Amino acid sequence: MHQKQVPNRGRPKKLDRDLILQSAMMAYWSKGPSNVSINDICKLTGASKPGVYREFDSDDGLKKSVLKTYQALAIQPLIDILDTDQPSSEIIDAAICFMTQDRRSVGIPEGCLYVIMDAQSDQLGTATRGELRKIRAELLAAYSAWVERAKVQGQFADIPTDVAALFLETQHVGAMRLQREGVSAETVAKVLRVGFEATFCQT
Amino acid sequence: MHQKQVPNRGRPKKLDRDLILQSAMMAYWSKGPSNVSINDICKLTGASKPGVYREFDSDDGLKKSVLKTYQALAIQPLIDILDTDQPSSEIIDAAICFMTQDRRSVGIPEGCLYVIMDAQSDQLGTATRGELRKIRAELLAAYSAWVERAKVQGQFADIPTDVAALFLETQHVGAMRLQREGVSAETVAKVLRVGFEATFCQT
DNA sequence: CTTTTTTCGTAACTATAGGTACGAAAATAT
DNA sequence: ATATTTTCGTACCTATAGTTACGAAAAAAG
Repeated sequence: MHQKQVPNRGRPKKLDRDLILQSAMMAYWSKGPSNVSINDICKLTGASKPGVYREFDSDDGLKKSVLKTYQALAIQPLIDILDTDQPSSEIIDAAICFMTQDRRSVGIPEGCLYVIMDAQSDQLGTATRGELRKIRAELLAAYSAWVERAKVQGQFADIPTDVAALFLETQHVGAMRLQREGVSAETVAKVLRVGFEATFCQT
Repeated sequence: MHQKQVPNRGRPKKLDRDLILQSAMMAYWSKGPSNVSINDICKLTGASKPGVYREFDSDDGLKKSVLKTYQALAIQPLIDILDTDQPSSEIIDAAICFMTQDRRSVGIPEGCLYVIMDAQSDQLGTATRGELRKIRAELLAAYSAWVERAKVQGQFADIPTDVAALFLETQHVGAMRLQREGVSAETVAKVLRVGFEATFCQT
């Protein structure tokens, strides 16, 4: 990544990029992206509107950057769990635990910003939609790799890998949706377990 | 329902309620509800804006009425399939067939307007959200009833009924999402089959 | 000090959304 | 004809969205 290079001249920068990204992420996540305007973010962070546009170019650019931030925070950890070289049963446990962890104690909203944005992608710009596609590809790749590994070890049902990956992603997305609608963590965990254990043979 | 009663006086009504409901439904369904304004619907149907407000009170009222229309068209038939007193395997086949039927040949858009609206309910009014809750309750009731029937006949895995109903609804919602994102009908059908057959014991 | 460079933020602009005031129009009833 | 009732639609209103023009401010370089 490119850092700020030779910025020794000129008026010092006041705008706090990370503050904006964090604030916008939390606001999008809890209220939904289209219920949070650039104006809201300005009020929330004390930034000026032209400042935000200077930094992110457009609404689309901001949302794309926020989504990238979110991916590093909440998607990559899940991918890392799936990539682990553990028995499937332990990956299932870890994934369910991660998805259904108590949000309030960690101070993050219910649901998943990626899932929310994906469901509302008809209202997003091209840059954000591109980022969504990228994240989806990464997730499907992670699920596929897991399935392939399990197949080699004879731990997986006789299902085409691409179908299995879509099925597992569906469970993930569905769980985030249920969580957001107020279904209890235990219930969400039970629903997830039904889906995940349906495809993996018992060890 | 209340029909138009004793309207023998006054200027004859020109506004075509059904045309508006049909046009709005198709527009919401294909473009997403928040990409279709009242103005769009007026242009689409030739109705005047005050006419639309006279008939439906508000944007929220129109969306609620459209959702009711959609439920009669595309949700109730599914509920009827689930309510059928058939072996589970046949219900599964019929449900998958219904969900993955070729949309273009019937002239309807991909995906499910109920699922779309539910995913974007943070942008909808109270009336429409109420209708969404109602439909969801009906769907969950239908899934629950099916599960209970299958359990009596020993055709169902050992899963709490409420969890199973949420799981099955998740499969349904997920399939509509995949379909909307362009996944082929065959693949969607395969994913659905994995989910549905996971919970029902083979007959 | 003056110039150059960079960032600052007030105050606008444009487009479109949902929503309505109000007088005209079209029918029946008297 | 006149009065009554009902619906019509042009033209407007308000709010807010995303976006930007532009001159001031703050630093280093000459």
